[in-house]
Amino acid sequence: MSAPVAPARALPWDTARGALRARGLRWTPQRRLILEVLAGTTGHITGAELVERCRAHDAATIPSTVYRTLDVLEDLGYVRHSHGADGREEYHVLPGAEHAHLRCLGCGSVVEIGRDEALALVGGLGSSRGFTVVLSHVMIGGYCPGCGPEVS
Amino acid sequence: MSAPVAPARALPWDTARGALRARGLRWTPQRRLILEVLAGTTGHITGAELVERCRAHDAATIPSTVYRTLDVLEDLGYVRHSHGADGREEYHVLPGAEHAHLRCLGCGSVVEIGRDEALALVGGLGSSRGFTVVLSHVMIGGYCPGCGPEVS
DNA sequence: CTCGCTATTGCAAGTTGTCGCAGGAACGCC
DNA sequence: GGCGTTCCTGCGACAACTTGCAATAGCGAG
Ligand SMILES: [Mn+2]
Ligand SMILES: [Mn+2]
Ligand SMILES: [Zn+2]
Ligand SMILES: [Zn+2]
Repeated sequence: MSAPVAPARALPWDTARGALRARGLRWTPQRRLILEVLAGTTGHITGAELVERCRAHDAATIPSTVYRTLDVLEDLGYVRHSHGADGREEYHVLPGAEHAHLRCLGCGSVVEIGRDEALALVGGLGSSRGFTVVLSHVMIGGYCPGCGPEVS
Repeated sequence: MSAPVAPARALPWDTARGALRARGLRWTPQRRLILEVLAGTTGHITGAELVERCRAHDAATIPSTVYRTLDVLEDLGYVRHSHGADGREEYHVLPGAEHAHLRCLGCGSVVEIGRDEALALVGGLGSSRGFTVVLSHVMIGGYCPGCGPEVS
């Protein structure tokens, strides 16, 4: 019944049911499906993509339920969202290394820059302005080498 | 007929018609109204707000025309857009100092940081990664002095 | 002034979310 | 196993854009 061998690293998803119940929230089939899909995802996923993937398993999936569940999961720390170049939501599936984003306004590509490199750039705002930077919410837009500076 | 006294600083809006025609684009009543409203705006305005204000002058204003005109004006350099905390569009009416944004995840306040200060932070990405930063699309999230680091 | 090319508009439908509401479903407690 | 509380879900309406298409209307040429 129980998994005999632990995976390389313990997935936090297994704790979701308990985390929900501990807050007086409920474990429902819809939430279970959403968690399952997220557990099989690495990196980023948009709300619309998640709806799509859930529909592949259960055609009756309702968008508002998915979006509300994402809100709950963000409160619990299972995902974290940001907004893409077009303003659409983009969820980071945790756990993942803390990182900032470089987004190309031309081709839409996203490059993640690690904690150290990112802090070297914007960490100074802490001393200069008393502003505590949260790396996952650092988004730097511009043009990648391939797209180059806009000819304008 | 003509304004006898030039305003404190020449508005670039007067050049819009010529800028459009120079590109083979057309000067229409709809575009003229949108330009007039923008000329009377300082700072930020969302697409929806612009539609609203245009409707105050001409109830027949169509959203898609406004959004398409904003795209054209952005190409011409009259406005520049970014995305607010909720991902919605936010247009910066130019001329205005080029700047990046610092957004507090606690209270939602937004502080603009000037071109020089911003470039000192992220401009180095040009040489280190060949990435041409566009300041209006630089969003740095974190906590302002008033909100402090999250207790978490 | 008239004509023709084609940019632009208005409209309708689609996308991505958000919100209020009423019925249904978890869950703790007998 | 039954009950009641309260959370959730499904649904419909709405907000903010976006896109395709056919008809209209700028604008330069003649
Ligand atoms: Mn990322
Ligand atoms: Mn600004
Ligand atoms: Zn690119
Ligand atoms: Zn704050």
